[in-house]
Amino acid sequence: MTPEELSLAISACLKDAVAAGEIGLPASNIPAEVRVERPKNRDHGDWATSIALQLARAAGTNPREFAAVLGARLKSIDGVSAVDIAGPGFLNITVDAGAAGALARAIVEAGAAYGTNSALAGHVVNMEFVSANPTGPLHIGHTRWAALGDSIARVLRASGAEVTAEYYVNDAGSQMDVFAQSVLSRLHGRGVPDGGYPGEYIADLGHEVLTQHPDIRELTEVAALPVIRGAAYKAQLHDIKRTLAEFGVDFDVYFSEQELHDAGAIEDAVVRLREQGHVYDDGGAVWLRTTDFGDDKDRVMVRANGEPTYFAADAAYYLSKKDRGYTEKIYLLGADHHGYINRLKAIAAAAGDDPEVNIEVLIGQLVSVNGAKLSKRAGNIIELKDLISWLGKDAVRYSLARFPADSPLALDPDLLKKHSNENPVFYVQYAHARSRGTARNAVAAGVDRRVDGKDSFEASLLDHATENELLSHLGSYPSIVARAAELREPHRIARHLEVIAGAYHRWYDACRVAPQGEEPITDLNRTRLWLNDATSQVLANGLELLGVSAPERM
RNA sequence: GCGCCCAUAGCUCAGCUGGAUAGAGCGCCUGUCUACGGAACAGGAGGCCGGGGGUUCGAAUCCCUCUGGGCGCACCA
Repeated sequence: MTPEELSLAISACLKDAVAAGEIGLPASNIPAEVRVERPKNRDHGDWATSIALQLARAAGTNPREFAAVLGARLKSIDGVSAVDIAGPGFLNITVDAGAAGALARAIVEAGAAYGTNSALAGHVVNMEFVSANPTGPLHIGHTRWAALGDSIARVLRASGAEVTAEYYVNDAGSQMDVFAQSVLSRLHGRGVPDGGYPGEYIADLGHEVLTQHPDIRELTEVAALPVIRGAAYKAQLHDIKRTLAEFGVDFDVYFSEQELHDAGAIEDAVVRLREQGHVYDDGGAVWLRTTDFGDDKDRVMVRANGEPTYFAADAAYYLSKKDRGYTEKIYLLGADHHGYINRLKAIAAAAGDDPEVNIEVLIGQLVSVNGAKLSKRAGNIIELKDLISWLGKDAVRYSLARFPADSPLALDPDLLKKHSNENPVFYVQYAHARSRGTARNAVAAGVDRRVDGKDSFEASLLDHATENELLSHLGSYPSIVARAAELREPHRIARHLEVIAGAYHRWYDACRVAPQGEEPITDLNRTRLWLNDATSQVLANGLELLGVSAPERM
């Protein structure tokens, strides 16, 4: 029995009790679902609900009385073996081993689909993240959203949403000129120009340009700059894509800002927003009245000199997402961009969208790394590709994914570097590897989940305390995934995997799967193999959502 | 000045849209191995949940305020 099934059954009992007049609760006060929780104290049963405490007042009674009436009905739920009223009115529910154990087979049969749901079916989501300027390599500042963004996309898909992961390439604007100028300067053996990009990678890009255009240094600056700009940009973007691939992050779309300009989308955006009545002219510039929608000042779209601003491109980009049919546009930004929330929402509102529904801006606090080596190549910043080769993709991704985005995070690379259980990723990965090893061992000893073409599974045999514990955490997994999707918080999954891993290790310690020595193979061995394999499956499913591998061996 | 985020064990951090005795890992101390892989398990020490008010059956969680940190407030991109 999963907590969802139990929850539904309790809801039904509540409705029946109200219908029968046992509880004087107005229909409007009946909740859509009654949540059950895992009690911290095992003496409090397998599941508990505080529904009586919440509703007693509305029902005109006291919580214990409410609990007594509802509890009497809960006892008749199939699979429930005991219902107790505790403290101020908690209902503690105990499930019989057979009902709890049945979950093990259900998980194995569901396979990779276990934990998916359809809560977000019909949602067409555009998620934009990373979007680092193509003027340098990805570095520590981009890693958090690369890991977390990719994970959120996976989690939303697991909840049934249709998700497009998108990278906005800022390939227009003055930083590209500075970039080209920096490469040119290095090509001629000069240093970093004033305000230009430092770092050895600029020289590397120069060499790259030189192999493609051997005579580049013979050209005048005016002739050379556009060539350099194009070639260096291409090489740098390629480098970024390769690093993301190494990191296990796949974007569906790389969206070029330059193409917005070339297609006249910026001018179109000004026209369209003007038609909506939100654009005005002042001081020679063209403004969007974002203050109508909660921004603290209006924003310039076209400067007095006729040049469009970056903000205008943002507006055009938003309209592009809208035109491409995305009902929800999610932006993942660093904390240094939190001032953008209001203006982005204002763009959505000005475009006729609902800023509460059609746009969502998530802010990630910055990540620092204690005592990390700086990259001379990239100009004394920490490169993502160095971080990956140094600590490993799995360790970096897991470390970033197990914390919520809204708290500042300090990574300790010396600790992550150690391949020991000081790093939680190894604890979880080891639990998976161990369960696979256990399965190999059991199968080698002749244990099979099926006998004579039929499943050999006797759920009631899974009655050990550690089995009850493990099953309940496996049963909670789908609701954790659903909640992670709803809140865009993949760390909930990582934390839950750690709980499952702990429960697995304790079970492993207490209950053997394979027979020992010359012992005969029994239903108990076979049934435990189902539970073992169910655990492997849930750990693998969860790690997949985090973009972390689930090794067969370590 | 205005705005956003944060404050929980020695350290890094969880705390499930208000619930029962506030948790995990690491670090420290003590145990468990003729081992289905010990990269494991069991136990212990260690907390006025930054301070002060409020809301209610009940607050780490919600509201107000103070303190102490991080970040942002362009006709830059």
